[in-house]
Parts: sequence; C-alpha cells; structure tokens
Amino acid sequence: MTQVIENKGLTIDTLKKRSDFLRIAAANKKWITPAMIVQTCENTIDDSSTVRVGYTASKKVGNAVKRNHAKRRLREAAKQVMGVSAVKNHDYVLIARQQIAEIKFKELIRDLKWALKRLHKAAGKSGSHNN
RNA sequence: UCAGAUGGCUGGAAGAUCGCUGCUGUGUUUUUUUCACAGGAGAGGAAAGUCCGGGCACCACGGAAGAACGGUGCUGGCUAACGGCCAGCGAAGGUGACUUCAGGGAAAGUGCCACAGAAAAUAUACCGCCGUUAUUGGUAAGGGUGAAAUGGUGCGGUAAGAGCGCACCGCUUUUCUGGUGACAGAAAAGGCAGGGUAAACCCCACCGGGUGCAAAAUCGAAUAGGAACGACUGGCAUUUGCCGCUUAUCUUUCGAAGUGUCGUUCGGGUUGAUUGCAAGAUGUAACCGGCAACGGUUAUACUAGAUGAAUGAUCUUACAUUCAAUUUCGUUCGCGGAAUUGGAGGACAGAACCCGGCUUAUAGGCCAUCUGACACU
RNA sequence: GCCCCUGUGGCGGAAUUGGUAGACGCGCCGGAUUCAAAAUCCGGUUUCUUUUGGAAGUGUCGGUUCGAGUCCGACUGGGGGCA
Repeated sequence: MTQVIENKGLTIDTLKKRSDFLRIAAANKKWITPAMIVQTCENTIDDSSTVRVGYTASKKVGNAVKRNHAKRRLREAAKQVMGVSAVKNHDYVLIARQQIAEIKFKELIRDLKWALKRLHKAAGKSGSHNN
C-alpha cells in the first residue's frame, strides 16, 4: 500500500488537558463509526496552521495493552488523514470503541475520512448530531 | 514404547517504508531554548495483584525497661530482612518416583460443645444384669443417642461385672544410647492418669513507631507575609544556673535538645517546571567452600526513564500451531502416519522511586533426572 | 502510582458469643372490596426436583471445626480518598 500524503501545511498537536476534552464533548458535534467516535469543536487559537487532536481509550476497550494499542492506531490514522481532511481552527477528539482491535487499518482510515466529511457538512446546516 | 513425577530454560524470527521518547556529538543560536544532521539506546517472567520484607524521605529525639495492640509459630541453617528459601523430623496420601500439612502449649486458667442422649466432663446411671428383699445395694458386659461417651482384642475370673489378674497392642513416667536439634531406638516401672476446640479468649518464645515518591526539597507564578479559635508558651534569678513543661501508642527512667511552634475552621493563589530518578544487598562468566539455599575471590558489563504517559503503524517472507479437502500407506475399522492445495493465525500481558520474595494469569517449544508397566537382549 | 471500604432473594436492609438463613420494609403475583380504578384488607414470593419430602444456596475457590453468612487464606466485582 502506497501512502503518498499530500500535506496542506497543517501540523498536528496533541490535546492533554481534561478541560479541553470536556469543552469539545460539550459542543455535541459527533459522528459514530463501529470502531470509534469522532468529536469536534472550533477553537480560538490564532495560529491557523495547527490542528489539535486528543485521543481517548476508556476501560471498556480492554486492559492496558489494548488501550495503548488503540491509541497508537488512532494516532497513526490521524497522522495520515488529518493533514488532508481536517479543517483549521478546529479541535478533534477520537474515542476508541471495542471493535478497534478487530477492524483493519484501511477501514479505520476510510471511516475517519468519512466521519470528518460528514461532520463538516452537517456543521454547515445545523448543530444537530448524527447517530 | 506408553503412562507419570520433579526441576530448569525459552516466551516468537528476518526484511521494507513511515514515525515516537531520552542520551552523546557536530552545526545553527548572545545564552537557555528551538531546529537540522549523525551515532547509539529503548518493557516482563510475571512489568500484574499490592500479600509480606527492606532501602529512601518526612513526621519537633535517641537509648533502656514495662504495658497495650498487631504479626509469626516442628528443628537446624541461609539471608540486609522476611510470613521467603534450603536441608531434615513427624503425620497423612500414593504400587512408586514423589506430594500435602497455620505442625508450639488442652497437665496454668476461663469459655463453648446446638439437637439427640441417662450423662457432653468436679462425671453420672435411663433400659438392662446380679444380690437382698420391699427398698435399696453392687455393676458398667450389652442396648440406644451423637461429630465426640473415660483404653482395644483374647483368655481367666465373678452373684453379675469391672485392668480385678494375665498375654499382645496402645498410652504415661523415668533411665540409657545415637543426633547440634526436631526426634529415633532400647530397657524398666505404672493398671491408665486421659474428650474436642487455641484459623475461641489465652499462655510461652521471637519480631514490630507512623505515613508513604501524590513521601520530600528547590525554583517560578500568584497573592498574602492572611484571619479566627484552641494547646503548651511558666517560676526563681541581672549572666552562668536551678525547678517546671514539651519532644512521633501509653507509663517509668537515663541522656540530649527546645521554649515559638503546632492543630482545626474560613478566605486567597497555584493545578507548572526541576531534583528525588537510575552503579545497585546489580547482572554475566570462571574457580573455591558447602548435600543445598547461599557465601567468597577474580575478570568483565553499564543495560528504559515516559508523565492524556514513548518503545510503534502498515506490508512481505518463511517457521511453530490449527481447520478443511484430495491422494497414498497402515489398521484392532475407532482412527493414525506422510504428501499436496486452500484458509485461519500469534499465550498471558505494558515499567511509573528502587530492590528481595510470595500469589495469580500464561499458546506453545526445549532440556535434564527419576518412577511404574509392557516388549526385546 | 499509593491507601482504604464493601459484596446476603427483583431492590433496600436484618441475622446477639459459630448452632433452623432469608426478619422487616418496598416492589411483584393472586383474591376480597368497587359499575371500574385508586386507597384499604387477606394470602403468597431464593432456585431445582420424583412436592406432607429431598437437594443446592450469603461474589468465587479452598481450609479450620461435629457444624461457617460469621473464623483464616487466595482470587474476583463494585465504591471512595490522596498534589
């Protein structure tokens, strides 16, 4: 599989504070796929060339090995997808679900692209969340 | 060959592309930083559970004796220490290799033993048996209850019986022998003392101050050098000094230190960085001592340091494993071996201050020693 | 990471020194009352079975004991605290 990534100049930064995670969850804009949940929210940072992404894997995913593995795969997927499909001045949170251990990496990337597309399309019309 | 026992080792490999976190060096940079390049490093046998033992840090102090509380519990050794390990003893289980055991004291004292049963522990006598006789005496063979009933079997003995007597077995005490010891063996004496429970209180011996790296220290930022209440802040003395008070569970005592700190509540600020934090009861190898655990000497190595938490993502190739189909060989007709093709597919699991153990989880693979059965020589 | 607490029917919650487990309340089911419902009153309510009875059962497994919800050990689920 060849992975030529066309970077738009967006650099990825990692969210670390709990308050940021809560703010993005409160915005109530999310898209659910079998392997993960994608949440997003606009931020107020002036630097327009960075996109901030946070990763979450709760105890429902499994033990420590499975949780770390899930976060690594999410980080790898974000590295390949966010540079192309993300919108600047937005923060994202990727939440792992149980099926992330079984799904193939190609499908993970496809789902993430689809989720971002749907989120930004829906955000234009209304603030209602999909299910 | 089959079945098993014990101990130990291992815990996936190779390659390609793209990345992550420290360290070292060079360059850039006024310096710190940042960035670029190069080099080299980067999870486990359990990293887990947090069940024990230490190091280390703080709690206003150390020693000795006692009390309380908690823990351990056959013997000897190893260890920094331990509830761990090694070697033994005893009991129970197994044909055997071997396995399991909180395994001190019930004759210091107290408590408890439901129901049933005459009686559940200073014993006692319901039905019985025997004698005398008209109300009692002897007895513990037999009956029945219970988890448990005051030695067991046999012979003698007797009114009936009973360690009442004897033999064997068991038990207790004493002595001797062997052993460092737990204990083992032998002899003599005693007609039998003695129910269970100490993972009930307890006794005996030994050990233990508390809290935990979110300990603790420094820097920065911020605001204030916060407020209220309580505790001891004392007395003589001009200084030395004397008495008193305080000093990590409590009391007593010895020495030393101290007399401005501590506790609670309210209010404000910070939710940062650095140190602690990686050379140690360290690993590996050889030799020596020891049955062994382990110890000693020499040589050699430096081997993770993250903090929404790095050590990876994707793909390919064989290899172990497994499923299905086909062919073939053997067959005790259950199936087993070999080859080919196609598919599935890596056990348990992630350092968080560091060590020594224990416990629990774990696909498979390999090695050594030993036991039993069968066959052959 | 470290330190604590706790587990009993569908739910809350009892069970004195170890001696008949499911007290009591809520809920649920059936009946009475009512034209009907609510309220009230009466009865039942751990599970299985060959049903006047028997067996299992206090998160799981093991041990001590004649006997364990209770005592001891190991595991497991849930909850809380610590800058």
